[in-house]
This record gives sequence, C-alpha cells and structure tokens, in this order.
Amino acid sequence: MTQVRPMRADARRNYERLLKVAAEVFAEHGENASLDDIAKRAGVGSGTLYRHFPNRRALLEAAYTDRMEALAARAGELAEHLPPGEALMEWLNELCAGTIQVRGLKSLLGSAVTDGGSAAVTACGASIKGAAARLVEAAQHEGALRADVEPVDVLRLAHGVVSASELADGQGRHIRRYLSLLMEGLRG
Amino acid sequence: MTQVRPMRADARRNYERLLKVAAEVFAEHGENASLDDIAKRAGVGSGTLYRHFPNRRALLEAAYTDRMEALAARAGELAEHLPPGEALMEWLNELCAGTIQVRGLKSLLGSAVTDGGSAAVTACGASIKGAAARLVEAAQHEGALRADVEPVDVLRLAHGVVSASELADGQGRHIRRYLSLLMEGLRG
DNA sequence: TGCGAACCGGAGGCCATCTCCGTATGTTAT
DNA sequence: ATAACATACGGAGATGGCCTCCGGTTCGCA
Repeated sequence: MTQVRPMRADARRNYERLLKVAAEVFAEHGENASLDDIAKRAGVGSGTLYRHFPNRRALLEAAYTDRMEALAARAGELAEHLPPGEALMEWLNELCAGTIQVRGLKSLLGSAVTDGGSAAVTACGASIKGAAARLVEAAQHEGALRADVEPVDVLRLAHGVVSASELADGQGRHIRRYLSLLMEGLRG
Repeated sequence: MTQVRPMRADARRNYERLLKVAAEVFAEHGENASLDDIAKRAGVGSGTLYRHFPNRRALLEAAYTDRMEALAARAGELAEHLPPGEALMEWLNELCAGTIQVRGLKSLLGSAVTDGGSAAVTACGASIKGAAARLVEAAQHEGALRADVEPVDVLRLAHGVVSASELADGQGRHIRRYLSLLMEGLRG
C-alpha cells in the first residue's frame, strides 16, 4: 500500500500542510467548511487539494485519523483500569464528548458504522469498531450488557446520543445523562 | 395574524402550488433540495418563492405543518386505546417512522426541540411538544416512566434513535428495536 | 375601462465545488 | 552540472445553488 516511488518533496510538503490546516478548519467550522478556503489557508491551489484528496470525506478522514486511533487506543487503557461495564460507559462518554468538541468528527464516526455506505472500510473505522467490539463483548461476558446487541448497535446509538445532545445545547452538557439512560436500557 | 386584506388570487395560487411542490421535493430529495428547483417545478420565479417564504426553514415548516399536526393529533388517539406506557412507545415509533419516510421532516422536528435555536417557537412545534408532554406525564403518573426525564428529553432521544437508525439502513428497519432499548432505559 | 397597488419573473451577484491543462519544479541519469 | 522526463502545481473557469432587486405585468376595485 506504500507508494512505489516516494512522493516528491513538494508534494509531501503540501500534503502535510493541507492535513494540518484541514484539521484546524474542520474543527472550527465543522465538516462543511469551504475546501477552497482550506486550500487557500494552506497556501495551495484548489487543484492540489483535490489531487491529494478526491473529495471532502477523504480529507476529513485523513485529517482525523490520528484522533480516531487515539480514541480506539483509549479503549484499551480503560479496560485495564475499570470493570467492563464501567469501561464501556466511560469510553462511550469520551467518544461522544470528542465527537462534540471536534466538529467534523461526527460524520466520520457516523460513516464508520454505516451499512450501505462506501464499500471501503477505512482503517480507522475498523480500529474504532474493533475497540468497541472488545469492550462490548467483555461487558456482555460479565453480564453488564444484554447479549442481543452488537457492537455496531452500541456505536450507532452513541452517535444518536450525540445527536440528541446537540439539540439541547451544542456543548454536550447532556451527554452523560443521556448516555446513562441508554446504558440502562442496554443492561437489559 | 390573518391577512388584513386577502391575498390576491394569483398570489394565493402560487403560494399553494409552492407548498404542494415543496412537500414533494423535500420528501424526495431531503431538506437540502434546491429551492430554485422547487420554484421551477412550481412554474414560478425564484423571486416569488422567496417573497412567500423568506428562507428554507420557513418553506419547510409551511410544507409540513399538516403532517406535524397529524402526528400531534395521533397522540390523543393512541392515549385513548392503549395504556400510557404503550401509547408513548407506539407514538414515538410512528413519529420516528414518519421522520425517516418523509425526508426533510427530521430537521423540522429537531429544531422544535432545540434550545438555543430561533426564538420563535412554531405552532406545530408547540403541538408536538404538547402531545409529547401529555403522553410522558401520563406514563410517569402510572409509573411506566422514570420521573426525572422531561418530555423534551424524550423527543430529543427519539430524534437520536432516528439518527442511529439512519446509520443502519435508511429505511428505519431498526427503529423499533432501538426504541425499545431506549424505553427500557427510560423506564427506570 | 382605467388606475394604483400588489405581485411576478428571472437576470445577476455571490460563493462553493470540482476539473482541466499550461507551466513550474523536483528527480535521476549522464 | 545539466539535460530531460515525470510529477506536481495553481488558478481560471464551468457548473450549480442561494438570494436580491427592480422593470414589467396582473389583479381588483371604482
């Protein structure tokens, strides 16, 4: 999957700048920020942007891969220090909080758990799903979670909690409450 | 609130055509359908559209008022024939199903339960909230619902269930399941 | 029938997305 | 060092959506 030939130096420079700027702009203005504006702020023509990232989603994904991976890694830490049920709850809480804070992350997490979407399951989407699966299964094994829900259901419902919370205030003050309501239902 | 002078005949005609076409187009293409396109399909200049409906939201609201009112009225019927808890569940189910079927209704229902949004609470938003309040309070009175949730929380969470369900398949096949999970949590 | 008020239509300004291709720059071999 | 080639750049411009503005039309009333 690595390039046969390494990227040209200028290409690599631009690629990196775009990634950095995109992360900032998406976080500030949300996932619908102007791509031309991102290109401009990166000191690059729009053609260059579209060559590196064929569409908005591709750029969004590339810009937030690291955050997604961090979130996935966080699941492991929590699993070590907390009982399965609490670990799941805490992880979902951090996931939702991150989703609200970093505008633009939401649709990315959403598309990671979409069925009929683009066939290509992105790497970071897989990480998140893997992390969720481990936490969910551990919780189920311990009886802290009903057996008839799948990890992907949990992720989707967490996404739903974020949506619900956004209606309330946009700062995520209701996340914890809505999430514990949800967990109550998931407990069985 | 009624017009001092009745609308001119041509104005009324156009107004009505726009409403009809808008309902169709929003249902088909979602809330982001092209307004110019709606105007064109209604055989009207875009100026005319914007004169009657200053912005997208206004048109959306006008186009779906009847559906919203029907949904609100449905709450009363269900309350008569079912015990409170089931009535609420069933009503939420119909609400969510309608939200998915008629693309464009979702954001309308969403903004009805948004806090920091436009100050003007629309009439149909109030109807929906009233209907929800009655069902929720009846259910709480009977002990079928925990006492520390407000009607608006329930509506927001239902909106969240729709979001979750949309990630799954776009036809709402998971609504019932997700909703009963939610209700489980809301029961206390 | 004629007049004023009400209303219409669509051209056009603005902004965003995305493509295309002449030009510039990095890279490699000599 | 330099030539020569592949690679990448950039920004003009096509397309399409939003919304405004105003010359022209139509309606309704006397």
